[in-house]
Amino acid sequence: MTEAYMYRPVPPQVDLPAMEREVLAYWAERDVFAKSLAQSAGRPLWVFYEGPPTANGTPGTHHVEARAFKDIFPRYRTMKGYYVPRKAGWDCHGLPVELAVEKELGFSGKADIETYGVAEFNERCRTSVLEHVDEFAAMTERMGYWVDMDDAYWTMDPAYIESVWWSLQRIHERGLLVSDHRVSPYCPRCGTGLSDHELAQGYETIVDPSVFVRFPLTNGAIAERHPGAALLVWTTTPWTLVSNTAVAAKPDADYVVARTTDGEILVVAEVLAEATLGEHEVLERLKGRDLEHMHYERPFALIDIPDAHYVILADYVTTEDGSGLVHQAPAFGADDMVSCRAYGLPVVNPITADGHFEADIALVGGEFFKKADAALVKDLNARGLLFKHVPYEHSYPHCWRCHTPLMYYAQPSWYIRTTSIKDDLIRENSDTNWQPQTIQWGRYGDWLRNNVDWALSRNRYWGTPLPIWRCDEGHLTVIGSLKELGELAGRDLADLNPHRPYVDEIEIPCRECAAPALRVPEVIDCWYDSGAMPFAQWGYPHRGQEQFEGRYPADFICEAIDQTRGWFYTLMAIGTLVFDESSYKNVVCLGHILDEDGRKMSKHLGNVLQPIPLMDEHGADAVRWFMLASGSPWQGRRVGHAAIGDVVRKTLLTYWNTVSFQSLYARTAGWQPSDAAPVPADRPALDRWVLSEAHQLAREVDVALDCFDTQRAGKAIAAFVDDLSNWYVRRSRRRFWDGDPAALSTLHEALRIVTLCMAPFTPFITERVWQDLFESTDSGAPESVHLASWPTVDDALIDTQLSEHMALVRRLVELGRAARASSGVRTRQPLSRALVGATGWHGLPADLRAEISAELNVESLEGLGDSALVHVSVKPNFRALGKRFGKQTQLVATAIGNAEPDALVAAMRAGAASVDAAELGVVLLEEDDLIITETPQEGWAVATGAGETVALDLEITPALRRAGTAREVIRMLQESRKTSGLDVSDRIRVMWEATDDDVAEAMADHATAIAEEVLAVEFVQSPGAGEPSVDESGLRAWITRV
RNA sequence: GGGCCCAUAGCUCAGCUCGGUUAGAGCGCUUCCCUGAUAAGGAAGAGGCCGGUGGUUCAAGUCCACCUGGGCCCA
Repeated sequence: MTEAYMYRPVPPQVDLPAMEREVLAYWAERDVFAKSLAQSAGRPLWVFYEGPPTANGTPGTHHVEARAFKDIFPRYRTMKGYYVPRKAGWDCHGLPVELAVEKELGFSGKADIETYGVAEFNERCRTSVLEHVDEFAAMTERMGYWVDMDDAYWTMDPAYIESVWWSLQRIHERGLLVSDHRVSPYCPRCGTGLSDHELAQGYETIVDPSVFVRFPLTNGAIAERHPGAALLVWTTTPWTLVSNTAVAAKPDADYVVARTTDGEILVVAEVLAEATLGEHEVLERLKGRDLEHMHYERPFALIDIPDAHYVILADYVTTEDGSGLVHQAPAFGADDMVSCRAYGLPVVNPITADGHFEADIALVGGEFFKKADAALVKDLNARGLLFKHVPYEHSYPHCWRCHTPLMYYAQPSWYIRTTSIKDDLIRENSDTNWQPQTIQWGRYGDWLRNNVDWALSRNRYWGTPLPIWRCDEGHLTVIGSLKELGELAGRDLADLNPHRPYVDEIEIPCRECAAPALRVPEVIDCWYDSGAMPFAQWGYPHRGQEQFEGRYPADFICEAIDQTRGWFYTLMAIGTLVFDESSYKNVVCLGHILDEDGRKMSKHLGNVLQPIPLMDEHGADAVRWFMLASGSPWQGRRVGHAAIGDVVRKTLLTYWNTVSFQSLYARTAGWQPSDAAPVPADRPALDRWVLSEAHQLAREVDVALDCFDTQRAGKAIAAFVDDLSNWYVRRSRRRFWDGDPAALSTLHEALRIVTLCMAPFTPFITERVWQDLFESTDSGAPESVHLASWPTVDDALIDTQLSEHMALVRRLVELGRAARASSGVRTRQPLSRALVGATGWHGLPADLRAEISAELNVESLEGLGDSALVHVSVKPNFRALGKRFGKQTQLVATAIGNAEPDALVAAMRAGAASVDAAELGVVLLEEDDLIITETPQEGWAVATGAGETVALDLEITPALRRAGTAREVIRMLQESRKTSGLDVSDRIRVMWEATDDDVAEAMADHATAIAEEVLAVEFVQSPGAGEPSVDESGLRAWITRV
């Protein structure tokens, strides 16, 4: 026996977080991740793209969620024989970074930045990005996420920016990069427009003043017929009334001229008259188109808006809300802009870029746009124009970072015409595999179908500068690299920092007219940066061509559901724009993490779970397992200590203790995995069963992970771990005490398979087990479980009939335990026999029947049908009957219910059962049509379920009683052994004395068996020295190690 | 207003794809049992008009429609 091929000792108690730190040290020391990559290099590629986190935020538990998924599939694929490079990335640009720096410097807007200096400001942004990288790295390492952070891509790197430039140049060449004036959501605080996917992040429910305002008519048929009549106009943005240019009506909707109970005459949509006016008299009905060109008196005459203020027609007007007459301010609404332009109306904008009314306007001059509402409403009221004023709760877009209410605002902007590739996007989406599937044509598909052009530019500082140079003539030159820029500028710019302000200083001659051209001032939406990562991470095409080719598109990406309009979209859009092919094939879309009460985690509520303390408390494996396999990862889930602690107790520790058990008894027996053992076919049924289950597990987990279904895989693993510990080991303990090679060998193999299946889920504990049980006992085993291959499934070892038999055995044992409990006779008291009634009983092999009798502690089992004492009841099996009889099912069921059960069952056993089912006549029944329940008639403890019965014979003979007493004594002595800290193989001397004659008799009767069971070399009826163990019968026993 | 998701035990959730007559698990509670690996395991009990209404069907937690409440996303 060589110590080298023995298991290492595995203590039954384990401090999981401490164990994990040891494993981390082991991986670092042996450089296991690098080895895993090196070992698999050259195999078929399986391409993973890392979505870059914004590095200037702190890592949260939701990052652990996404990263658990980003880790498991690459690990699994690596085990399956693929090469899975994992390049980390950092999202560096964007408003959040600028805001953090502004806050740090105490700035309140763009003017402060200009004064401070863009170069210094951007330098601070660069530093700020790096601030939390260490925290991310620590969390990433702690959770066991293997990703190459040493070779990460940074979206602020010049090479990355050049790559982005190149792609924009391509898009421009396709004619899809355009400048346009458009009304778009605009953050007055940040001084920039927001893209639609940014807009998506910032809706907040707020209460706005909603006002119904009288616009008195000044000409037209209605004014003539009803002097003093006014249009009733509804708006939730009183501040835009200053810019009122027109009123829109729906051409084919019905409107009424109505007199209210107060006698005033108002025009509203007919269906809204009741709601807005209350009781009223209809004076006239007309169509919306009849209102066209009627002039009215505008609510405020504060600014000059020439040739305006009449009713126009627009189809988008609805009669579902308000009054059916919509106030128009073309500078502040996309729809307004379109409809007013059709009438040649002017676009007048009295609001400056910082969101304030121009200073020289009466009443509201210098006021922040939204704050002007109150004064304006007050003024309307004073002038008798306000008809109604009700608070209106609705969701209104806010800036996703600074929470300032946005305004819709006409401004020049750069767009990518994604609407012109909409069909291509839909085509690419149809070839994409979504997990869960509902996203594909649900949330994401809808987004594509309603695609709008991508508002790309931002009037900011810290971002990828838009590579467009423009001369005074307005000619555009789009640049694809620093080299190209240098050639045009006539000097070497290879080392130019491509950020603002340096790049702004480069002047080139216009390609068209040779006049001096300067860069346009905008930077781009940072979502474009991250969406460009498939090629920009390599600096393609200027560098990294080899890496890029063959790694496009990705086989797998994963983020949470908020990215449907974020990264999932920008990746697909840019891929389709630049390569006419989406950049990913499979995408896993996770639900959000919620707190224990189901609320979103936020700093406001103080319910944020910090990831590292969480992992230090429960262990990273437990947190990972929770994320991967607990509940439905694609739905919102509640995370809390209780749920994670559950994972530890139920799954991880059960697994660990099985390992510890195996190590303990194998070492005690001096057994080594290389020792000879019978071939599986020659091993006991329990062994064959657990091996069959293990191989089925490996297949099931493989299939589930192949479909990206970690929940299904996790359930299968957890069920197997439970079976292994609480059935296989429980039933086989005696064989382990004896060092049976078949049992040890079986458990070794079962643990090997489940360890490999679990390795991608819980990389720490499986690594430790690999070291202790496998690496230490097999010179051919890889030095890490993460360098091992996926287990090979041996179909020859899968025995589904055995699985069914064992399931029956376990159901019968369950019934037997219930019968025991109801009888009040404890399990340690042997009983002479049990009767079993079950359909599969006769097909159950003797060795499996023996498992039942041993587990229930009964000496013999008999089939119930063989006994004369049986009472039979019969129920219809609707599942079978329904298939055959359809509408007549009830007739047959009733007939079965009315039949005499004994006769029916006897006939069935004889092979020809039938019932008289009323108008159906006599119907022949098949075995499957009946659920037969047999119960003994009297004097038995019975338990029944699903047509199966176990009945215990409760007669206890004196011999049985003595055997029971002996079991009690054994139990007591074992307990003493345990409490006195003896090793499982220590031999002992037992001295005992009994005050009860029955006990003494039982002791004498079973002395040899008891002594053998408790490893006593001496078993003497005589008082010993010291403190004895005492049981309830008054038996005193002294044990000492020999 | 639209789209998607959700609603089952005190709490957290399975089950619904493919309908079958006693609806499960875990946590918590009560009472037992088992235990020479276990921080485990097992049995019993209390706790459910499976959100509501209607429909399809011999049969609905499961399929369909509508409604109510909640979440997310968008107008």
